[in-house]
Amino acid sequence: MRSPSITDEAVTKEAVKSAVKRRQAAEPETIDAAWQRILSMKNTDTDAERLRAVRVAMAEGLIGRVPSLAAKRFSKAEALRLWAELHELNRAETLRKMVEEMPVNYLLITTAEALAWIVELLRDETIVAVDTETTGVDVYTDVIVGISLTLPVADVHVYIPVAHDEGPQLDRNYALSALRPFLYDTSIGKVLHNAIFDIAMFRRHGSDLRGVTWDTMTAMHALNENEESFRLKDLATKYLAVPSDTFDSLFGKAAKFNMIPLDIALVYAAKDTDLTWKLYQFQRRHFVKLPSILEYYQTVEVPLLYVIVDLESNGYILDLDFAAEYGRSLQEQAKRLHTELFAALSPHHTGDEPLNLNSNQQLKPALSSAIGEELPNLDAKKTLKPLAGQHEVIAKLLEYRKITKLSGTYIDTLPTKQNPTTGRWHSRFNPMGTVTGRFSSGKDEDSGSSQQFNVQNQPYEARRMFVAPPGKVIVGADFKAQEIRCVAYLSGEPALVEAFEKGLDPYAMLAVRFTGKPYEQVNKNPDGSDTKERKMMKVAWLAALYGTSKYTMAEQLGTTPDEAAKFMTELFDSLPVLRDWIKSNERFAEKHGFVWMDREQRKRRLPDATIRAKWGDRDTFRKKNRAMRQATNARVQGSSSIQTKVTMNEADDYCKSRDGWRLWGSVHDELLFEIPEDFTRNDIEVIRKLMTESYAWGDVKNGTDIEVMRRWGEGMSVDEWFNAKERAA
DNA sequence: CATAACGGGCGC
DNA sequence: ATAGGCGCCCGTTATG
Repeated sequence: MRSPSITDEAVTKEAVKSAVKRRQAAEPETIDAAWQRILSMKNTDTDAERLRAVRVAMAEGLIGRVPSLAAKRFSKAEALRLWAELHELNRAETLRKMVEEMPVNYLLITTAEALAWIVELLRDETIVAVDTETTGVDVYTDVIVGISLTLPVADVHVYIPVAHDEGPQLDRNYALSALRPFLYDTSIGKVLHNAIFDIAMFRRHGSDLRGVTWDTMTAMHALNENEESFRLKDLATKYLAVPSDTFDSLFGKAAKFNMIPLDIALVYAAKDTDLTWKLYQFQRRHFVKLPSILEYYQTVEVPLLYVIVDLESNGYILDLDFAAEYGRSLQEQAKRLHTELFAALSPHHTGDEPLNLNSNQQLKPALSSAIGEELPNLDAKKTLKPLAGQHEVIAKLLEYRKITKLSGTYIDTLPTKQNPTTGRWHSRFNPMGTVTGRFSSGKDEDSGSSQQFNVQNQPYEARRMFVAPPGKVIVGADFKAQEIRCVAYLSGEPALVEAFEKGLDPYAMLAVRFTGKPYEQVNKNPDGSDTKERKMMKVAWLAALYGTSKYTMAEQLGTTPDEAAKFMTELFDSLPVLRDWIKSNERFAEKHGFVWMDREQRKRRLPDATIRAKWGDRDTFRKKNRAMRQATNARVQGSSSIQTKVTMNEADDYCKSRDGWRLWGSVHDELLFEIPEDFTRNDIEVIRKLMTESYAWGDVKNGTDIEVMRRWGEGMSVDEWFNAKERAA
């Protein structure tokens, strides 16, 4: 029944609707026209791909429209429903074909005799591909349900189910102990795709996987950091011409491997190691031309895999009481600020819904109106901070944002990520997570609701939740001025080299070069703060390293772009060696399309560097300029990451020789150790040596600052620690 | 009700 | 010729 309050607008809408319907009835859209319309919509890549597949399948008569809908206009929604139908059809067909066409040397191992035979065959192998199938991706909670092996000499690919729901199979513990001579034999190499996961899974069941000599996933990063996808199936499809489907696309997201019938499990799992092995051979062929990268990969990146497993499995302890109390106080502050901001800004808000302070779309016009000035954006640093002194509402907004970010991303969220099995918090460290070779940290792809988190971007306030285990302390050691030392070494710039030779401040030394003033005058003010010269050099340093534009620099220095450009020109005139080095990095990238990290151990491929940009072509200019900036930055960042990784390997090795010593974390230019609280000054000296002597920048000395902590971020110097200890005694 | 893009913000 | 290099994650918004 119609409400009497119905508006004219609604009536008009109805009229338009029926008019459209009449027109459609008069001239039904052809299916080709419908496709034209749907494909020209703004579709996501996934949708576009699916739509094209549906169109082909319909043309081939594989699928068709539901008769009851045939009268209606063919919509994108209907097309995508057809895709689901097509996908199901393909899935069943793919599985049937996979089983039917399975190679004869794919073998299912379900008896003790068969396994004994495999163990016997393994003794003749020098390198074997290994993979585990599991119930999920939590390496501390999920379990192994099967093991696949590819034995290249014997030329067999086997799957050993150990915990599938159905079918005859061996017990997991029995299988693991039968395989133990192989798993523990370091003279038999193991090749895996994403070895960190499998090593951790074996450890989950009290077994090691020793002798891992290759990881096709991390090796692929070394071969091409720009690769679109590093998933085994994608790499096999692309480089081995073996079309491969992911588990999810074959079995659906909800399926677990233990639910898969053994005949299908065999063909899927054995194919995994088959592909891993083939990919390994493919990669070895390509590495022949890259001996320096190969050497680095095998001596640094491969041993590092075990270090990461140690690091991740050790995990963290969080002070939950502290987190709860802190979180409460943050929420109170947020609530108070929200009330005040809402009251101040609501009068300037137009719209039916109440103002949402988290919506910049709503906030920008409201805030602009409130301060009587049109804001270009709501960027805290660039736009809001400079106005905070004049407008209290902006100061409050900045505080509100800081607090909600802190509680939303860190203080309230982290406590929920405790692992149910270990009771600790486990981060993920991805050793090849960046294009330059640095670690990334955070959630794995394909592991939706896991407890993984990014440990590398924890702000000071959140770090305080992390506490040392009982009886231990956290010792943090950084590489002092790591990237500047790296540049001093790579460029040979005398001002920098001299600074580190004499143990002087590098920024002050740059300022001496530039201003001609004495060192003392440009280093620190009597109160310990930076002089304006030193501050300027810090900005200029980042500008040189990152290739900051004169516009951004002008903002940072509070000058005009012209003045900023002039400053940089004059600065570089006073540092000709550094200037020429940066130029040479750019010319090298332009010529070769890549740059080298230290000692040619890694490449950063920059294909855009070879673009010859035409005047007026904004897009190519942007790309070219970006590549020029990356050329120098990648060399510095990448070489520094090599130093960090080499040092991590050394540090982990050393920790194994000491009771209670463990690597606790790493944040780019910093290593953190967990050691017993009764450590000595000599122990600190050992850490200092690990940091400064594991990887040298030629003649440029390394430095380190060391801190002792009970709570992450709340550190004291080594002297303070021992002084306090002596006072207490 | 999913997915992806975006603005913004934390670390180095 | 305006976006400083490398990341990950949050809440909102667009989209069907």
